[in-house]
Amino acid sequence: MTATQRRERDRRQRHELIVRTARDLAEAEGWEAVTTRRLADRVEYSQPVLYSHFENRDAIVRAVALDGFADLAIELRAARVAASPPGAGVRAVARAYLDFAAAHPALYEAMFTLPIDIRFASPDQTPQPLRDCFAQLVVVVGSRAGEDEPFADPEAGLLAEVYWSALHGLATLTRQGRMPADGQAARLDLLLARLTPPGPDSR
Amino acid sequence: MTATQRRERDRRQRHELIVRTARDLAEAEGWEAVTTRRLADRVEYSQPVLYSHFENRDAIVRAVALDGFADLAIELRAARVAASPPGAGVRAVARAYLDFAAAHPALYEAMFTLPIDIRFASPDQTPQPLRDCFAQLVVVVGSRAGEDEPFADPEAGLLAEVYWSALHGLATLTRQGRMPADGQAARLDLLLARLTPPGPDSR
DNA sequence: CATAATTTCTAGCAGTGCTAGGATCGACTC
DNA sequence: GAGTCGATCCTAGCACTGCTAGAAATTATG
Repeated sequence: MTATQRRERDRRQRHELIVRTARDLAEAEGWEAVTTRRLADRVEYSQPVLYSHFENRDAIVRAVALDGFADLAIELRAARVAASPPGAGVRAVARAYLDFAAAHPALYEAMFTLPIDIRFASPDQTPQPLRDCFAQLVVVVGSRAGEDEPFADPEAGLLAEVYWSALHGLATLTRQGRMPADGQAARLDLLLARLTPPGPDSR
Repeated sequence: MTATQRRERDRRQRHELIVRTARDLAEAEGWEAVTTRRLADRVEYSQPVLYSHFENRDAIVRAVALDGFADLAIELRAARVAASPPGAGVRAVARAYLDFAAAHPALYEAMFTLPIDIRFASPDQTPQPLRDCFAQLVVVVGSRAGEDEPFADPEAGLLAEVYWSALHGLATLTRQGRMPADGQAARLDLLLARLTPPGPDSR
């Protein structure tokens, strides 16, 4: 029985290797360079082994995207809990989001612009890492003093969606040169100041 | 001389036909269905004639996108001047933007997500229709009572960029199912209320 | 060691963007 | 009008893509 166990472990390792290699290749040369042949070359197997792990090329992109959501969730949570005054959580999370998008453009592209087949905002079909990402936003815009009560503000879900849209817009438009990259900090400041003003009513 | 004139006119008409057909085909079956063969079939010419009009496939997408910017500029301007209280211009333009994105998803994709090679935000290299689009936003967020003074508010440019990002995020995330489509009106209301509050200081 | 089962690769299909070369058509000259 | 020339167009093909059937090689089993 240890033989089949070893084979399953090898298969899992090779699975990871493919995803990792696809991600690296995409980050280095763009997603259009991630062809099945080139990817097979890099992992030192022939093309058909890719199809023994993934249904098609899109499934590989999807796997990379899912990894990305897990990474993003970790970074957003870290930024939130590390925010020195808890009220600064929104800014910290927003900055972490933009930094993530800028640091891993191809990964971000897989997560948010390429046609992967993932249910978003579905209570039972949306993968956990994806829900975790959104939850960080909801928590941080919902309860600005207290924490860990996801829906302290009934408008929190809506506001989180608006925040997400704005951040996504900033990230994508600057990435592909549709907006100058240098004003980004000022734009974020303006967005934060108006969407969640730190006014006298600190709730 | 009338012979060459006629030929040039025919060439222009065929140019328009190609762009129009590419746009229709993309809107009907998505951009990945716009192959040079299928496009050539639809315009009832062979593939190489496409390349006598455009350098490559990307140039066709770019031409469609440029048409789209012209269309969008017209609709944004129309929405702005038709806004009954001039202060409602922001809402009118924002709604027109989202309506445009929802009504022509493939066109919007060409304009804002596909890799076309267009200089944005460059004073001398950015095509006019593109600048017109952005100008509508700047005017409407800058001077909320008076009009036609593009930079009444020095922050207008920045605020317009933030608006644009948020609208673009809303449009793209809802389009490819990354965000439920039904809350869109509520999200727009929230965005407008916070980004340009109609507060007592109506400037 | 021989057989069976599994894994892997070679070779190929249909389709892609793009292009070189020859065929076809129009216009101008004698 | 016949013949030449030049612009226009199409056929055929290249290298590449995602994907797969069937042969080859490798591994486990009796």
